[in-house]
Amino acid sequence: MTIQQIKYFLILANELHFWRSAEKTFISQSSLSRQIQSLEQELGVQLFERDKRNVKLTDAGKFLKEKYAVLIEELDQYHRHAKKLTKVYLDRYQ
Amino acid sequence: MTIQQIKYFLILANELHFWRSAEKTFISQSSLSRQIQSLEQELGVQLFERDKRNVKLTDAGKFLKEKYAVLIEELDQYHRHAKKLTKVYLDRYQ
DNA sequence: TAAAAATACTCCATAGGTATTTTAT
DNA sequence: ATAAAATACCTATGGAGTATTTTTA
Repeated sequence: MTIQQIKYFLILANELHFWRSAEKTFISQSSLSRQIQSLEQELGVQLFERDKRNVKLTDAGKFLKEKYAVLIEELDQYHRHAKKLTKVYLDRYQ
Repeated sequence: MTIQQIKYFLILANELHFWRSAEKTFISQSSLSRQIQSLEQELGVQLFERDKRNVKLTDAGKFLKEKYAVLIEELDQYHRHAKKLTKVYLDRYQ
C-alpha cells in the first residue's frame, strides 16, 4: 500500500469518474482502475460501487476519504518540517 | 513511498541496528538498508547517521519517528473500522 | 580479525502504457 | 453508437535475495 494509491483514491473519491480522475492523476484510466482495485483488495474493503455508468463511494469509502484526507495533509506537513530540521542539522554538523 | 517503508523505518528507529531490525522486519539486512536509503532519498531527508559502527537518529529522524508512530496507529484503526462498515454494507445491500 | 552497513548482481513482482472488451444508455 | 469501466498483454522499474566489499573498533 502506497501513499500514491491513497492520493489516487482521494482524487477519484472527489471526482467519482475514472477518466477525469486519470487526467488529474497523470496516469491512464486503466492504471487508475487497477490501482484502486489493488487498494481495495489489500484493504479487504470495497471503496466504490461501480454500476458501469456510475461510480459512487461505499460507506467505508466515505469514511476513509475523510480520514485519509486529514492524514495525507498531516504527512505533508511533517515532511516539510523534517526538511527544515535537516537544514538546521546540516548547518550545525557539516 | 509505502506504508511498509514507514514500518521498516519505525522498527529501525527503535532498534538502531540493521541486523536486528532485518530479523524483525523479515527481510534481509541488505533490503532493509536499501529501503531506508530509498525512503531518505524520496523525502530528501537524512533519517539516520551511520558511522559504520553506530546507527542513530538525526533530529529529523527523531521527529518523524514520533509522528509516523501515531499515524500508522491511526491508519490501522481506520482500516479496522472500514472493515466493520463493509460488513454492515454487505449485510444491507447484498 | 570481527562486526556491521553498503553495494553488485540477479530474479521476480508489479506499476504503467496501449489496445481491446464489456456493458449500459 | 457512445461513454465509461475493466481486462489482456507488454515493458520497465524496483523490491527482495545472496554474495561481496568496505570500514572501523
